[in-house]
Amino acid sequence: MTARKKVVSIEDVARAAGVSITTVSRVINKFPTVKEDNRRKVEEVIRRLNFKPNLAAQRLASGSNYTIGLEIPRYEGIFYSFYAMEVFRSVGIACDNLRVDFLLHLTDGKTSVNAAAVGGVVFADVINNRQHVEDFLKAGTPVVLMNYLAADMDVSSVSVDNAAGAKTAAEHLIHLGHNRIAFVTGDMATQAAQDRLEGYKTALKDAGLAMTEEWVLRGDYSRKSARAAAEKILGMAAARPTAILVSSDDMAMEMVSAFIEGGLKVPEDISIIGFDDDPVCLYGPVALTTVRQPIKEMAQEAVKELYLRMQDPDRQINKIILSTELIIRDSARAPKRSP
Amino acid sequence: MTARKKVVSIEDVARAAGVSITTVSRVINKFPTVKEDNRRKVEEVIRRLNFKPNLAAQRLASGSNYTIGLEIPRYEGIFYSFYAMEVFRSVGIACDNLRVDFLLHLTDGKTSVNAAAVGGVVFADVINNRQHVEDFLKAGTPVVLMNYLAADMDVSSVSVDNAAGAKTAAEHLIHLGHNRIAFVTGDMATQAAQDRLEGYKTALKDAGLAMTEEWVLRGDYSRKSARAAAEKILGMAAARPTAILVSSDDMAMEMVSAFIEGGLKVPEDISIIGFDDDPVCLYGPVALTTVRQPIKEMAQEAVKELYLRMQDPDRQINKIILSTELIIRDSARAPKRSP
DNA sequence: ATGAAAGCGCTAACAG
DNA sequence: CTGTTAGCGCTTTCAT
Repeated sequence: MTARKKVVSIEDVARAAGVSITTVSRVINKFPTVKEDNRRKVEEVIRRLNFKPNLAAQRLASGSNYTIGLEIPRYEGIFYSFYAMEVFRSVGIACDNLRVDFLLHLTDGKTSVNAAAVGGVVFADVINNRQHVEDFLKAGTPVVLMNYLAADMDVSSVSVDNAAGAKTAAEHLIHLGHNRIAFVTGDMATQAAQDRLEGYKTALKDAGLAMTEEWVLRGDYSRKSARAAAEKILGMAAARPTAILVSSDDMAMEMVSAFIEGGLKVPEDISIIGFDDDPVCLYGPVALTTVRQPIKEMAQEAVKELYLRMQDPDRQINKIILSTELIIRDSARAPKRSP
Repeated sequence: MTARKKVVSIEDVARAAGVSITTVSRVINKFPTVKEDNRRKVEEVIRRLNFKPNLAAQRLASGSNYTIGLEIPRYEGIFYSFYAMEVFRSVGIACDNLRVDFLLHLTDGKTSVNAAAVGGVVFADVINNRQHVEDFLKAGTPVVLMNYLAADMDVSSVSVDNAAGAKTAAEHLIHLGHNRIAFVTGDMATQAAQDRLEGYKTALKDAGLAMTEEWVLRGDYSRKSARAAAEKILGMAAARPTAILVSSDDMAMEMVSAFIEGGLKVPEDISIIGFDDDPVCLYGPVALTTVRQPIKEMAQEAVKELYLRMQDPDRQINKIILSTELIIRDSARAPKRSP
């Protein structure tokens, strides 16, 4: 509630500079058609009077709003993560660079971005808020999905090929000589978790390896679930897997700790590959081999696409899919010769 | 850039409801002076036409803006942390509850919240952006500081008594019988890190314990710095500390891992206390004793205070200081009898 | 309890 | 290249 103070207006500037408000408006908006002389004069006055255009008035008059909304689920599982942090940071920086405002909305699936306050919205992951996407779409608000591919919706998106990423990682393990490979899922409410599982399955099938349901352990991205998975594996005395593909680095690190505490060596006794390329990978007992997903690029692309769409709502729909990258470090190697 | 579409306006509603736009405005703003009959009629039309008041117009006409800006430094050290996550989440939820918009600005010290876009701003930590605080203050924009106490500025703030928190934790170690207590700092650019160090020093002095500079290890909240600190301590063969107070849980957990890998047992050989009450505490090899700081409460208070200040800019300045709480778990216990 | 009318500060034709 | 003028959609006196 900016109190009604005597704020300097465009009119004050015009008067002080000896030009019309239109000319002032032109220099504010960097129109090329202003005499260099006038421009300088106006800019000087603006600086001297510390004039700030009234945003509400600009938006009302122009009918435009360069505020970008980011709606992201706030469920604990996906929220307290390197991934979410990186999304905020990247979207924040992208907005900063484009000089647009960044309205953040953490949703529990019930409340949505304030439609009246934004010119467009990025949805990072779609979980229980698919309806919101449709609402915005129907209302004609520019929308871009991030880290979520909606094959059935007519909407631009920037996502990552999680299935391919997991497949590549699993293949890496297979090439190393593993044939007993377990998998720990993320929160299956997320599309990424589903796709990663699928990539794992594909790789095994392609290699002609048997897929044991027992070796697909349900995680939810939490360290707690990772520890539970590790304990389950430690309990498989008989034909224990020799390698594990884990759906996040955070979980992978927790499992590494649990294994070491349980008397196993990583990677000597068991290989582990994570997902995310969280910096945390680098500082544990072993540097973690992981699948990097380009969050920063994804955010940049999403914001850019949205920005363009705000300028041209009839722009063609783009479904961009970025690739992951396998980062090979020390936590996965060839299995010990079978006994 | 919401395209100029034929959006339903207050006029459309008025016409359809057979009243004046003033009456419509009154029901939008919940004025009590509207005949029940009219109110119902208008509300029905609003619903039917799916009318959304134009925010820019409302703000321009009323001169008010209920958007809250959050400016937070984006340096990696403090950014990728449970703390920052919790700040976002808590501020986000607080805004959601108050039904105000939440504009996030991650600053590198150069760019600042868009003053024209917000009605007030919360500064979470002040590092290189103190000038921004002063600018907003000077401009008459309501401001509240969070997790930062500026004794010399005339501004409301909500902070945590970090010195007392660290002191209590150190005293806990002393009472357990430790007299060789080390300390790992956070990023000393933050006020919290400075205060925690001070609390540690005070506790030692009060207990008449010698303070060795060698036992104050510089960390920066990163796992990397924690590992370095742990290695330093592992190297102190002679009179190694028997307990360590660490300025964040994340660092503490990393040190626990490093110690275990180095052949020490926690807490048998060495006691550790962290800071934050990050959920990560619970799932490592030992549940971490820690100092909890009430981030959620801090955020709620900050947003509430700001909200009140936006309604009454001349409101009295409040400097709220919340307390920490020592959460005793398993990582700190009495030292083994001296050899 | 309700409506008419005057702006809020700025942008965008349009005319010059 | 510049100024005039008409709104943008809503809130807010001021009458009634």
